[in-house]
Amino acid sequence: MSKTSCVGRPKGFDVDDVLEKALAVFWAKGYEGASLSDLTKAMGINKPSLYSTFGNKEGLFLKAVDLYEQRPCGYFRPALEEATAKAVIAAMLNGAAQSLADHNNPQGCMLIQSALTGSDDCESVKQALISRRRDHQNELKIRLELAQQQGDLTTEYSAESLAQYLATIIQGMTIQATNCSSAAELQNIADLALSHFPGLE
Amino acid sequence: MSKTSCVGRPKGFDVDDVLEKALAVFWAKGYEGASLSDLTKAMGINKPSLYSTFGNKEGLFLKAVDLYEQRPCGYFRPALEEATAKAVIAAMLNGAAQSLADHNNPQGCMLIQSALTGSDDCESVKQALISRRRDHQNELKIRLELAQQQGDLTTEYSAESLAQYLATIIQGMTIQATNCSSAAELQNIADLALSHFPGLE
DNA sequence: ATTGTTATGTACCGATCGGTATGGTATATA
DNA sequence: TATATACCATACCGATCGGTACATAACAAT
Repeated sequence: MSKTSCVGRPKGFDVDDVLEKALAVFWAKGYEGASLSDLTKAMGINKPSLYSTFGNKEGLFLKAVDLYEQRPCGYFRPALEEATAKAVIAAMLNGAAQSLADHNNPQGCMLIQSALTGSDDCESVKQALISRRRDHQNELKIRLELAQQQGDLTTEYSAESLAQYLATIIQGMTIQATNCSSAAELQNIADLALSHFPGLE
Repeated sequence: MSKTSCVGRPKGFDVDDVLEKALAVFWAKGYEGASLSDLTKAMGINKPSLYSTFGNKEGLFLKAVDLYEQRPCGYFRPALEEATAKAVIAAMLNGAAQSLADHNNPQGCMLIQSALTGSDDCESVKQALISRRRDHQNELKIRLELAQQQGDLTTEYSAESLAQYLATIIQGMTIQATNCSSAAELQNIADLALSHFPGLE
């Protein structure tokens, strides 16, 4: 509810509120699987309100992705702040296990499952999500490079390789989460990955 | 081209041929992303021919999945036949890396990406794919149990855990493949996973 | 109270969705 | 050659897709 608009009829809804509802729909059904009537129903607003506020379906989706990266997927950036490579990797794996097992959320990871494939129309959305995934992997790489400089990660493998390897495991965990894997199973995967992660000590 | 039908006008196309074309479309665009006009155009047949031969879109998709499991994803079952746990796991990881890097095929794994999410209409397809994934993981578990009995895999971890762990890594690799990862990168992930796999020696 | 501005609800747009009815065509049997 | 059978092409079905025109309602400024 931005306070700047002071003329005309005020909005009958809270922008952040309805965006969160939209996020839940996109997360569960994907970009193309979520229809405008799914979205407007969940958001409690009508199409003209949606379009005037968010531009179009793709604009709404991208704003929902922004919100996603702040909220449920929120273990990522704090994990980067951990003191050592091992702590970073542990925080990533445990954070993913816990976040993916949280049944208050839809199953799986929105950045992965909402547009892995689709019609030609959603090519730009697909690419946007690929970019986000690669950006995350790159942030992780930079953190692991720092760890190598600081000496708490061996230089036997490149930071790039290890970042990609960890990203692979976490992405695999998100698929497992869509396969109805239990919280214990996800945590077990995280434990196995951490205890056998290359380059730690 | 079944030889049993001997009366009436013969089909103007080869069933296996057009099924392969349909597979390529579903693989690249997903179940819902592939429209009937995409499919009929690629298959070179018209809708009534498609429906009389395959029932409906879902029937066509499921037959395409059957074909997929025989063809490009074909490293899976041979890998199970390898002599030792290490050889099985190596064949899985290397097979996945090579198969996913093959640019003659669409990117990624059809079993994963063609219906991770979607509208309510595709719930049964989603479940069918989840079942296939879990079946594969279960076959792998059974093979690793055998390896434990034969003594070439430690019993420190359950076969179930290790099967799930390997499945997770391979599934993660399929996501990496959709992120435009190179063949070398995929092979590097496979190498890292194999050299640090739990329970081998 | 009037005016200007913005939001809302409804009804609608062309396009496309998955799926089918129909009529003509090609083949095998008789 | 006559007939039955199955395939093919076209045109169509109702439903839904993403997106919008338009009239009305609710507010701020004057």
